[in-house]
Amino acid sequence: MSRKSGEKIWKGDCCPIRQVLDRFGDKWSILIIELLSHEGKLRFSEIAHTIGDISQKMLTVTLRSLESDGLIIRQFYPEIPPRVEYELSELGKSLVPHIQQLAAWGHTHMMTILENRKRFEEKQQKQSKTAY
Amino acid sequence: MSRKSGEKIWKGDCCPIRQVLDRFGDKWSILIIELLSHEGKLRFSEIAHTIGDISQKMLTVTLRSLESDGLIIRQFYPEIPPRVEYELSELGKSLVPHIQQLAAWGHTHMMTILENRKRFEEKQQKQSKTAY
DNA sequence: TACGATTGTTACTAAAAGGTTAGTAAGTTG
DNA sequence: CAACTTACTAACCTTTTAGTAACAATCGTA
Repeated sequence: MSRKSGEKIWKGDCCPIRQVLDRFGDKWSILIIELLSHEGKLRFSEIAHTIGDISQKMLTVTLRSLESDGLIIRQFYPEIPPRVEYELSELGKSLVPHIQQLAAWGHTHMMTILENRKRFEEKQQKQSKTAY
Repeated sequence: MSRKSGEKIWKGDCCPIRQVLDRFGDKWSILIIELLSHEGKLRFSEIAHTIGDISQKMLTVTLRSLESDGLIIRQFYPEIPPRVEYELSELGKSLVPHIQQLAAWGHTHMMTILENRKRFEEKQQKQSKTAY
């Protein structure tokens, strides 16, 4: 039953959901894209400061991988001291509205989720008291 | 400059993007939500089989946390052997269109991303040959 | 008695992600 | 000459995440 949707979609590397998760499921990529979409061009240290709790290493790694995938553009100015500016590419910009929709959903429903979570915990505790 | 957007948004736990990432940035949650949105009610073993490469443990853990947050509903039938059916709650259903948008974006652009990535690697290799 | 079926749990282990620290280039300032 | 700057890189370490394997519960069946 329900063979119509073709099953293979969910397996392995051809599943588009997995591709997106593999690329953007990390801790910082989407946050940086959203930040750049708000602020336009930003320097390395500006991003670091605005996010606050990202390590230099993770900022470097994340920016490099975003650049490698063509989602951001890196402008290097060989001055002393060096200056680097990052901004979204067109491809990166095309992702922004979808991220914002997701963020809006989170903004709307995250409170409910946290309440549900708390209620679930309480229910579990009650059950473990009465179960034996 | 550019103080207008209020900076604090990006820091700590109040950032809605971080909340969403914390909840859905894992490997399986979104995949299971999408699967349930396609197939409706599914049993534990049906989910396991359809996804293919998820371990029993991760399926249990992921389903439990989705249930705890009120995104899916778990129907337990105390038969022998036991039977459990999972389906999306209204809250879970409300997330589906946003996931599908993101998946559609991935479907459209992932090829470009992979090409960019390949081109970037080649460029890096050339540079490391000529840089000295 | 042992097995199979279904949905789990628990303990252990491997791998990935992320953080910390130190160091680099190269000119400017004190 | 030493300190300072920016944007890194490299080595190392810790934490988190995910996978494997074994076992639990329970009744019908062979």
